[in-house]
Amino acid sequence: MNTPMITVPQTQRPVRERILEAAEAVFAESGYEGATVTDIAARAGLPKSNLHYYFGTKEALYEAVLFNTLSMWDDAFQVLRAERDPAEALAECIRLKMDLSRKRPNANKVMTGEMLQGAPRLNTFLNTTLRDQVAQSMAVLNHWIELGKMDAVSPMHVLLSIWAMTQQYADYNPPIKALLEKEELEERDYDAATDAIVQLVLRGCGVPQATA
Amino acid sequence: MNTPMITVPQTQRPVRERILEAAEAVFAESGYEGATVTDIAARAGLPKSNLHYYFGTKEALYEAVLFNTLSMWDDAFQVLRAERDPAEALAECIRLKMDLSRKRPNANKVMTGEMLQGAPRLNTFLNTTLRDQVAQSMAVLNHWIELGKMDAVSPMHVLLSIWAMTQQYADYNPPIKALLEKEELEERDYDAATDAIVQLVLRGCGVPQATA
DNA sequence: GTCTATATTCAGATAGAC
DNA sequence: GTCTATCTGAATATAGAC
Repeated sequence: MNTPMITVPQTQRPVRERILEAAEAVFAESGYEGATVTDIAARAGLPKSNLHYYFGTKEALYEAVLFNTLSMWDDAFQVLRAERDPAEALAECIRLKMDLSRKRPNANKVMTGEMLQGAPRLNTFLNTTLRDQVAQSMAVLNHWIELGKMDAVSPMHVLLSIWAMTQQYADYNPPIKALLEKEELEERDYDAATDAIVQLVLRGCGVPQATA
Repeated sequence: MNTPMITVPQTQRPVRERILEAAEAVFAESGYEGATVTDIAARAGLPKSNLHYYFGTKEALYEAVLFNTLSMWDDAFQVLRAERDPAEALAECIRLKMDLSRKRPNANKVMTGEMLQGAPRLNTFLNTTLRDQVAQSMAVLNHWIELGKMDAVSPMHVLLSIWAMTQQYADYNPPIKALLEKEELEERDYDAATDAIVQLVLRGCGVPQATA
């Protein structure tokens, strides 16, 4: 029952992290222009002048949120490796990407908001890093196709489809909740969606699945 | 070559339409909060006080854009009718929805922006009209399944997948352009995407396709 | 119905004490 | 590093002439 004096109470975590977390939530709820530094500061429990002290401008804080988010997406697609079984690798990729929509919906929403505005702050990233990352995943799919483990589908369209179907569960939560007649989605809703997407992709690509 | 005096020049189309068109573009580019009445007025070629005269508030103008957009989405899914051939009906539905992403990207972006914010202005619609519309489409898919024309997939997840994959071509245009290394997507890019999505859905649902 | 000019509010950013 | 108080610009909305 004694609280160790050494552990740092949650309200005293590093200030930068608290600010970034609050910014992710507020930018997601209100968009870049709609979010106010005052709101973010209130959510982080700080006066707004502190945000300017740590990040300079609202824009710089926003970009910090964006690039923090980008790194998470890549992890999901990195599981697509040539030596793996296509069914297992694709299923894991879909599950990881869906987990991000479930556990970090705000991060996903902020990124979608940036895309809607033409992604002016991501131009370089999209045309360099992202392009390389996707090219690698496409090469893996092409490898599977050459080995006859997969039908001759268009790798880029398959990857984009996985991206879109999983992203929807973060961005389009309101209509999905309405269709399921629920106040909030539960874990089993995400699991059911994941299963449906996995089945659609695997069968759509002619990838044999384990029947278990 | 003579211009009939009776036709109305484009710059003098009904004022309300000009305002709505300008609003759709500006709200799409900047989001609800980021858009300014001044910008919309400039794009429509009017002083901003006129927008207040016609629509009252910025919010009312925004809602007019939203509900104008909602009606377009339903049209695409109305082609799913029980008496039709599943392959043809699903392909047409996907093509119509993709046409909207191509021809009316701004309308789609405004709607996605509203979804990101939790769709506060669409709550009633989502829980009444939309739910009924989707229930009808789901019934059609269930009918096809009972007739053995389709595998026992989850109708709701299939419909959501079509929605997501086509929506992506409006909302996520920047990364798609980057991957295709193009300044703007061309009609054949949308056609190729439509074909890929149709193939994925039909094969994923076990719907026999014409081999032509 | 259409415009100019203005009232009012609130945002991002900063100054300067502690 | 952290806070209070304040500056400055820009947004929505309106008043009122034409």
